[in-house]
Amino acid sequence: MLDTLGSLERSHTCGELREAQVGESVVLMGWVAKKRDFGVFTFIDLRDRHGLTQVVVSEETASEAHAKAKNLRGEFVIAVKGEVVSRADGTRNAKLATGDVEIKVSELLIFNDAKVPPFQLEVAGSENLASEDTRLKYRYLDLRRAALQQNIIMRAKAVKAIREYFDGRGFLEIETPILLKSTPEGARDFIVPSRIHTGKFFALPQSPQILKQITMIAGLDRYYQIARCFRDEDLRADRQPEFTQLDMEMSFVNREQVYREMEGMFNHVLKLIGVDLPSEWPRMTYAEAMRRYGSDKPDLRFGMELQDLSESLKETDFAPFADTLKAGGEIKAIVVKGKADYSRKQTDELQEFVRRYGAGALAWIKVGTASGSERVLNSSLTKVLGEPKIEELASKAGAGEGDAVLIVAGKKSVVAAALGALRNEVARRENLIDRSKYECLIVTEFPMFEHDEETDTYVAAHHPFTSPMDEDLELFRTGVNDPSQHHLLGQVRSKAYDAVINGYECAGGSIRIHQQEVQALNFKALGMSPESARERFGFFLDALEYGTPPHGGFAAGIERTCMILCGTENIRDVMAFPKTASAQDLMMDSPGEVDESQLKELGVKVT
RNA sequence: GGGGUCGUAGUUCAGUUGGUUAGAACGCCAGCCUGUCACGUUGGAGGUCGCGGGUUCGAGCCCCGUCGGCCCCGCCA
Repeated sequence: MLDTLGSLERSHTCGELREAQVGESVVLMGWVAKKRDFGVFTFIDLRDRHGLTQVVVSEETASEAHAKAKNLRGEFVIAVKGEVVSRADGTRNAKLATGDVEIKVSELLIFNDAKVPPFQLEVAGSENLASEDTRLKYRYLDLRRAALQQNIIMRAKAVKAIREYFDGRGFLEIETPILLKSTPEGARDFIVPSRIHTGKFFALPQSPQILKQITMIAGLDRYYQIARCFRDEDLRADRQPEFTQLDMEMSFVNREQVYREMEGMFNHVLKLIGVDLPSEWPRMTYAEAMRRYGSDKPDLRFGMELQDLSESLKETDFAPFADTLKAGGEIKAIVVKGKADYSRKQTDELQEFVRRYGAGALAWIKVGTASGSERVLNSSLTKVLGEPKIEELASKAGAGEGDAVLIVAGKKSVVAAALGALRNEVARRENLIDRSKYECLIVTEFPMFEHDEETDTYVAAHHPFTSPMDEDLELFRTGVNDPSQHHLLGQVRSKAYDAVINGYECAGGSIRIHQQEVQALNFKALGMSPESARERFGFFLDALEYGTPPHGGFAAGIERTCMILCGTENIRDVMAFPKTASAQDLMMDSPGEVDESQLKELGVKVT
């Protein structure tokens, strides 16, 4: 027989009682985390989201409650009335915030029983936690674990801090619709059939990009929103089909003014974990980031910069290198300190790793020491390049005694991707990352276009409303209007930028095009006819013609920011109800089928 | 779309060159226990080895297919 709550009110949470409350009469409510039965008395660890408090039910002083406690099992929901008592010396628990006290129970209420959970919530040695799919199916149980609750709490704090920041800076929180129009461009849309307009569809926002720009045209001046976004693309450890971003836009601003808000917001949010970021973050152009780190989101918590060996190898007749250079590629390397003892197995593994990014091979030089102090060079290239050349390359790369040099040759994009990833991989393997450090960076001047080799076309590197750099405007005009100069588009830089913390792209944005003429040029550059541009973005092009102020903004990933705040590398750890890598919700078993009658009403047929 | 990896009790895992009745820990159930907090202790229950096919006298183990989890490449304006 279960008890009812009635008018009983809890007086404290399970995380707050201390020595100071000894003697007070209290009411706690929560879940049974653990029961330890000693016959004449029983200990219960009572849990809520605030913590754990030990309660004692004694046969001698509360026989009725003690008899009831016999029936308790894990995850039962109970209330205890009793007195806070100080624990005797030697029975205090230093591991518990409430460990100096316990509740001497006078009355026990059982509000609900519970089935035996399909997995253990807390296991000694957290590596024995049940597999993630089991926990996702019973997410409500997994969410009872303190570690996950702390993440959810941190996320709530982060969102609150973001609102605080923008509110304090005169920004208006404005909601934009979830039911939009599909603009087939970029990511795949999630589409929603319209019942009233049979055969027509809404699309869920990939981001509120156009709408926030329209709020600028509308004169709202400073907008922000905690916006849910949807992208029907394959998932990753840091990517989900629906996610949340802080979206902001402001009028009459240059890039530096947007950077200031980006820095200000992140600096405010990272205070939540006691991290002080510099008020002005370092800046680095995209070109420099790619050259030095092989990545547009370099992790600056460690060095190991890319070293260019192309110059030293321009005379080589070793075909793989010579061909690479002839084709406009490059040969670069990273130096791994103290790793001249890499085994063949290890370098093979790393070679396997870089091959994923399109690298043909991974060459290496190991600067070792023979018996005594004689310096010995060992390399996969000794036979083809000769000892003197190896010596030159090692010194060019900056390798000292005991170091390993890892070399990749190929197209610039491949070398950057392979070595950029290898740099992170090696740092992870060799534990080169100081987890207490937080290194931030603003990457600037992203290219306006990316070259698609298959079709020899230029596609927008950012969204198609990103403004080119003023300095590159002529280059842009020529590249668009003179077909023979089309390749110039590859050199046009944009006013797009990213905020990077610890190698995570936390935010990205740009100054937008606010003039119709430049916008039309951009659509042309992207291979869009005026007609198709009008069909897709007509309403927006119209809006641009009614007095658009110069404007720009950024969007920050809430989950990625929370991953940094929580120190996790998995996006599912900072979402209450995440989906699996195959975009399913194992708890509610979505996506699911719908009734034939629903489909009929919508005029939708499943083939 | 491609690659890697994993799938054995409720959970985490072990399981020998293919060989008798598939094990351990935790959890669960029942009893005992006056200070535990990874309680202790005695006893007990619990398995379609993801699923389907094949090879074999014999398959958890080998082969083929398939499903699912995780990670990566492509993709993510």
